Amino acid sequence: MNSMKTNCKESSTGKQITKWYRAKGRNNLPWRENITPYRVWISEIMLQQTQAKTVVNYFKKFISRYPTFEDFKSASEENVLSLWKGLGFYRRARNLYRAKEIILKKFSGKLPNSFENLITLPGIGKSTAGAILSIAYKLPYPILDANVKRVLTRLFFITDGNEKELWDLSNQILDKTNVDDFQQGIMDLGATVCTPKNALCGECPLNKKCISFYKGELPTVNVKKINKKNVYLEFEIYEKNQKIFLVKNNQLGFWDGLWIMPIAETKQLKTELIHKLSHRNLHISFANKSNDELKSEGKWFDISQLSKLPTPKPISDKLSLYVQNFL
DNA sequence: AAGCCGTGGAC
DNA sequence: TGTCCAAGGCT
Repeated sequence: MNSMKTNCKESSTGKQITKWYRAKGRNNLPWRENITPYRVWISEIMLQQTQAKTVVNYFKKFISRYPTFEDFKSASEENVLSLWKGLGFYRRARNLYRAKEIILKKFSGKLPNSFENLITLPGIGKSTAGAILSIAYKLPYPILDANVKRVLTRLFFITDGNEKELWDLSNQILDKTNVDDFQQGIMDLGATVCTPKNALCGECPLNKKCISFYKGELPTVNVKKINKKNVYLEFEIYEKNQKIFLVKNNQLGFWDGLWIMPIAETKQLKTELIHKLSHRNLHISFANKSNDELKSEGKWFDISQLSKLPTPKPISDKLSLYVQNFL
């Protein structure tokens, strides 16, 4: 067993992954064309905790609006949030805007190519910095995303979820001469072969080295149990002359910066629909109000503006119903 | 340092 | 149907 563990740390493992990637990796992902630091940055932020398939259309839309960093320079936070609409984890969008401003002020308008500078930017942590350095600048820095974590956990049969050990291993097996393809390869391996359920070990290029495959036992990767709280929200609908009144949210602790309808202070527990967030179940209801009751600070939006306005999913759904009724 | 942040794919 | 969980970072 020890010889096996030593065996898979050899640099040949990294090269096997690179080779596999070039033959069988996902070759239809838009951020893998015309690779530039800017495009890698945008895609890596979008891909945080978000499946590649979900990101594809958002990335295309973003890039078609802002093809290069030069085009992105003048974007407002509201512009970025609009392009993020429906993608979730909206702090990423606001951090992207903040990071852009810092790049303009402190880094001469160029995305840094050093680890130390990259991780000073909001939204870029150790793993995202590693991805940018590896894929955009071809510098050998480790990544530890969910895919890499799962592959390494199984390859080396790490049962205690030791993060430092996983980072060390990620660093050790790097194919330094082909870091860009290697990193995309190990992530593809985790996403398409070494999957959470029904792993395709028979197709894995590393199965002869994999301790878990040898043992016939795949260790489970950190399953966090979350206690979801129920939150009751009643949204007030104010409408006049084909306009809807909305407020910019900063009171909920989630959906920060998105436009929502004013929230009623009622304590009645009504549930028209349940919208599930990662940590809460929202019980949502709506109430039609008369405009003389309006006290919130906000803005009237014409129905023609609503589809592009950054609003959270359940609000977007409700608003689109309203727009349909006017047509 | 554990809890928080959104939405949807996959099964 | 419900459940798991995703190219994580921030506080």
